[in-house]
Amino acid sequence: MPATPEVPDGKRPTLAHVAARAGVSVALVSIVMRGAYGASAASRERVLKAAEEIGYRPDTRARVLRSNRSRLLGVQFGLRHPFHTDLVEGIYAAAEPAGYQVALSAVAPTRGERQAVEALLADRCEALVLLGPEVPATRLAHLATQVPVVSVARRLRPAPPAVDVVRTADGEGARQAVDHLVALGHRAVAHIDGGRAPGAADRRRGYRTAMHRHGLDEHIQVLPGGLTEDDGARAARTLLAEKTRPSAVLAFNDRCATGVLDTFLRAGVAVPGEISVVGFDDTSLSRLAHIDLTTVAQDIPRLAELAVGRAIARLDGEAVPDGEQVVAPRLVVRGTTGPPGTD
Amino acid sequence: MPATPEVPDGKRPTLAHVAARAGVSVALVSIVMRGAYGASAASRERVLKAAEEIGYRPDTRARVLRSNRSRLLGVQFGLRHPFHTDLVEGIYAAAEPAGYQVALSAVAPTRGERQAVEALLADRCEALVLLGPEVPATRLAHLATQVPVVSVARRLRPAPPAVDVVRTADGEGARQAVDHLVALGHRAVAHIDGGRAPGAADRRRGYRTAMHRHGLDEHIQVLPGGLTEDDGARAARTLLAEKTRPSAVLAFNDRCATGVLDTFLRAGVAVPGEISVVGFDDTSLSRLAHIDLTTVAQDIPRLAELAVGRAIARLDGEAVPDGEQVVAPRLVVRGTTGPPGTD
DNA sequence: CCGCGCATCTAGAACGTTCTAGATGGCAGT
DNA sequence: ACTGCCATCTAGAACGTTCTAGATGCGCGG
Repeated sequence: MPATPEVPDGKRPTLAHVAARAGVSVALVSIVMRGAYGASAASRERVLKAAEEIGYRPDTRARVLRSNRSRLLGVQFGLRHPFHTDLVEGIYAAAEPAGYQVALSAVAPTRGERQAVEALLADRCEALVLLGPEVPATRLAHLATQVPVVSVARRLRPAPPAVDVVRTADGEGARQAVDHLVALGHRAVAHIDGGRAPGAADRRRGYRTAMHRHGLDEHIQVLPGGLTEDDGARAARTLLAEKTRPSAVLAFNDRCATGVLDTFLRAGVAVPGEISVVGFDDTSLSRLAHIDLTTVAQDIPRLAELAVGRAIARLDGEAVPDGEQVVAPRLVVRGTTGPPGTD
Repeated sequence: MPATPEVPDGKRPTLAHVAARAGVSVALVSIVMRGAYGASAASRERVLKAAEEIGYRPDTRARVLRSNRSRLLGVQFGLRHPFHTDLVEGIYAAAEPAGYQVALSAVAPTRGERQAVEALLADRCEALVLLGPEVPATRLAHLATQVPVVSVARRLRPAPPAVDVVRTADGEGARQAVDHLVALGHRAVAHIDGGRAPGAADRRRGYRTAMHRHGLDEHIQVLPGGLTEDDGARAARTLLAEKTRPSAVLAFNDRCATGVLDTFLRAGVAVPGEISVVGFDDTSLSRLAHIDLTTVAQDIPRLAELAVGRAIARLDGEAVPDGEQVVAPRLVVRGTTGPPGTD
């Protein structure tokens, strides 16, 4: 209380203001604010009180500038993809307890991946977590020379040396879906694929080999799809126009499956009575009661955790083995699959 | 070329490295990097070349620290709300041409609004744009004493003096929807509301007064809903269980309407043959071909533009009038509404 | 030949924090 | 009383930028 109030006029309060008010040095305030060792209980309390009174808030930018660690994880994601936004939630949940902040940078119509990544780097992120990146692998490799890079859900072949990959075993997921449908008695199982989207090639391949192993080569049918509802709807209309229709469909992802589902319902085709539908991802979409979609679950919290963990391990200089981290998928049976109808 | 290569060992290159390599002062490099006046064409070129060669990237955090302007707009949004993510796209589109960066801070299960806002302030955002904030109005008023605050889609009554509000004329939107349905010949129009969600009260009131003006008081029916698909599905099941069913439904938003739609389709109730459905927001969801939802469009790009514009105006010290900025809604007629069936 | 203005460039101090190295003071052991 | 140690505190230099104020050099009118 010896110092006068020292209200900072219109500016944001700084350590110096707090120090003046508490009658101690700036360094001591810094210690208290960081919760570091080296301050007595008495002064700790006095400093905190002063800070509270003038509404002090630490300035992360200055903090980062000084300590060469920023403890900032840059995340690039697509605003329109539920799979991405669900992952972001998992990333927050994994990063913050580990003492890392998350900087988000969205890909939007007016804002490409390049721009999104530039913004993260300019912000001094220590590592990049890219959700389903679509830039060329060489670009990723180049980025990885500057900062640890984790690609989530996008497989890279051949794997650039320094880029970590965290993904679901997409092929295995497709296999589980096919096995489930075949066990129900289906034989004509079609696949609506994801084209060149991350993961699509593996799912397509998994579908094909699973069908083959069941001796169903003649029923293999891959329809061009995509990752949006419209893509699924379009493929479903193609199926409706055919004379002999498959009794089950494995869609590239949940959004695509939702489009399929809706088109069938509109056309009066009962699901799962006349045709079964399986999605992929297990985003919040599929869990909604009125969609109730059987789907191949990606373990989103686990993917997020691995991605964050790997990024942090690299930052801590741990010698992490090269190579992908692959998470097992798990089929979640809900209401859109059942035995084939009389046919 | 007089200076030696000067490669920065393992660190990130700085202005000083570029300066050394180009054989000029740090200040001059700064000038060139900012594109400011005061450098000759020759040295400009030389500096840019040097920067390019060593892969220099400006450090926004240091930049911000020095110049007291951060030109950073903080945006709080909900990852799960398409309305929010669509708005974020609009905010990027409006802010970046105006020379402002956007810092995103998501609200997630592990991360409340308080935490989201704290992170933005610690990052030195100059203004806050909050999408559908649900914290108490007093908290917003308190924040506004520190930094300009714009509340998007959340009306505040009584309006705290310094908080700007940008919103759609929700009541008017509900009126348009009712007018449209009545013009088609509907009389029994029900409303599935949004409870305490931002905007819900206005929409409810707009629905009521519109019904009244058409002399349809006896058909006023408000069902408890919410903002998710599940909420809509639940309300739809309630309707299905009733003996006399309304011939049209106005849902709180598109997600809610989607749930309604889906439940009706599953129950074999034809839309719009037996019942018409209207949504609200015109998010990308409703525009999808297979949903094709008649909905009250919020002019999302315009809302984003106004919110950004208002924040910037405050920062530029313009004397902006207090009071809300209200954007007109516009009914978009698609495939889920039609004349009532024979009944 | 002087002085002036202009264009170009630079030194050095900020910005708000953290970190290093050391100062201070109290207390126990000799 | 001296020494040494510990706990507590502080001065001052970083960090990478921008900004202010001035230095430098050059052309040109008088």
